[in-house]
Amino acid sequence: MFALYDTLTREVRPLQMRKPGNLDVYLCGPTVYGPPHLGHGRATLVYDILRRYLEWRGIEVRLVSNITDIDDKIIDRANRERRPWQDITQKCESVWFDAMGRLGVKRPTDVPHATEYVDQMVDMIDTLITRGAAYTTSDGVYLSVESVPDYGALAHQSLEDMMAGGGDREVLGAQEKRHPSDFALWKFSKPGEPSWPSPWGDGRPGWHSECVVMSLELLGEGFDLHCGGADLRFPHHENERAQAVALGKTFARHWMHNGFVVDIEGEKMSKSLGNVTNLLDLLDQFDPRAYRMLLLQTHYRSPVKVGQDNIDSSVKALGGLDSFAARSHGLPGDHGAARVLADADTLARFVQIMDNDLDTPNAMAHIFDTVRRANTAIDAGEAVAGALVAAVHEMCGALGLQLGSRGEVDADAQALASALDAARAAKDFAKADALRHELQALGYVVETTKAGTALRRG
RNA sequence: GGCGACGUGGCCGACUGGCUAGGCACGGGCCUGCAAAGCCCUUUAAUCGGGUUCGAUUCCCGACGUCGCCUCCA
Repeated sequence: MFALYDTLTREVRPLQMRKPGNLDVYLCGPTVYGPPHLGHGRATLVYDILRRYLEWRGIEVRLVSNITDIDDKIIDRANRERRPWQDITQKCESVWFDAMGRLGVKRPTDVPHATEYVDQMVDMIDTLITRGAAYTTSDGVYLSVESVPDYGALAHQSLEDMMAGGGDREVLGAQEKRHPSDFALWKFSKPGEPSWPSPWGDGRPGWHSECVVMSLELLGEGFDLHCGGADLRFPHHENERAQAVALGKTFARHWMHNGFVVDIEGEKMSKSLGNVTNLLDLLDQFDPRAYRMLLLQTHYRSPVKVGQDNIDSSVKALGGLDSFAARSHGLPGDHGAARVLADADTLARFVQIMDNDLDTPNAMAHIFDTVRRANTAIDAGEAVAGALVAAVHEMCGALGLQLGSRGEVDADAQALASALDAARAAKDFAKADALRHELQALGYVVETTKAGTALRRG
């Protein structure tokens, strides 16, 4: 039984599915107004790992992840750069999915856009007003947090506690708000701003409403899991929940949040601190699989330090697995070879580890152990080797870790490798060394074995 | 001020009330024409002070330190 920490109850508990065998998940996607950063990368990778693992377990996962394509920041940037806001959102979205592709993150099953759901948001806000949970002011429509009995359930703080000591903080929004924590559901537009009609006046959606509407619309009430970065816990997720509760609807039944990405000093990577690292830069500089590897070796709820040293060591660890894939190539158990059943005990242990709150660090330790056992078995020519090799491929696949050389070995390099084998067979070691250096200069890691030269990208 | 997390070996980073996490780096060996890869071996741990316990890095309390959230950040 797969168990997962639930932010709401603060305990690791079984992840229950409305329809056993089918998991309905909502993941808060990006607001498309800039390039993706490391934090986005972590969140998408964590949930991609969750998804792939559960699918590997035979569960059908429906993953809905939105694109928020209308927001103040988008409008600000459009004004600043004097171009249509749709131009920004379209470009950013394409950059986003391109980056996700390079990370090996599967596209969500559904990608709803906020702008496609404005009518439904208007309907929802209307209902909230009718139920007495929302009210209009001169600049928009606000949700009354006091009308939500358990407001603060996710933050694990009462409204009073949240207000305590926060007096020096600037209260955003109109003075007309009934409570400082009330938040805008609808914002009246100024001339020239994008706007949609509503019974209260032309405007645009405020905060957090799109996720409520889209998750309930696509997944229905009481859907299984809602996830996102730890920074979304409050206020974003709290306020989503508040709207659903005020509507009288059952919202997500399990909440999952991944930890922050921190810089070398251990400080949270944040836009306001200006210490964000562009995800695209990381992807350009390193093997894109390295970030996945680094995250697999860290528990999803722990903060992760992303720096040169860290990534380097992940690249090296990946190199070890690639070598394993290279040397086990063609052996029973390898993808190309005749199908051999993966070692059942090894997989059972893997499942046991992963089912305990997505314990990927221990799963990786288990994979490395299996690699060692497989290597030993290969060296000894033992029959179990095939089953162990198959197990490694199975487990890595379940985590979305693609093994093998990055990039194709081109024909020229392959020819050099053959020449190298020939030189070694002829005991012309001077020529062999020269060929090896040539290949290394081309960026290959060259492994000469009795079975022939294996090349992989370094 | 409120709520919460964390402090592990050279670095990163887990689990765990007693039994080697793992990765990376370092050293020694085997293998190799030499390397690489692989295998074997060796070596460094739990911020501090109390308590519970036969036994605590692990549970409890306190101190110190770091970090996060307390309205638009993944």
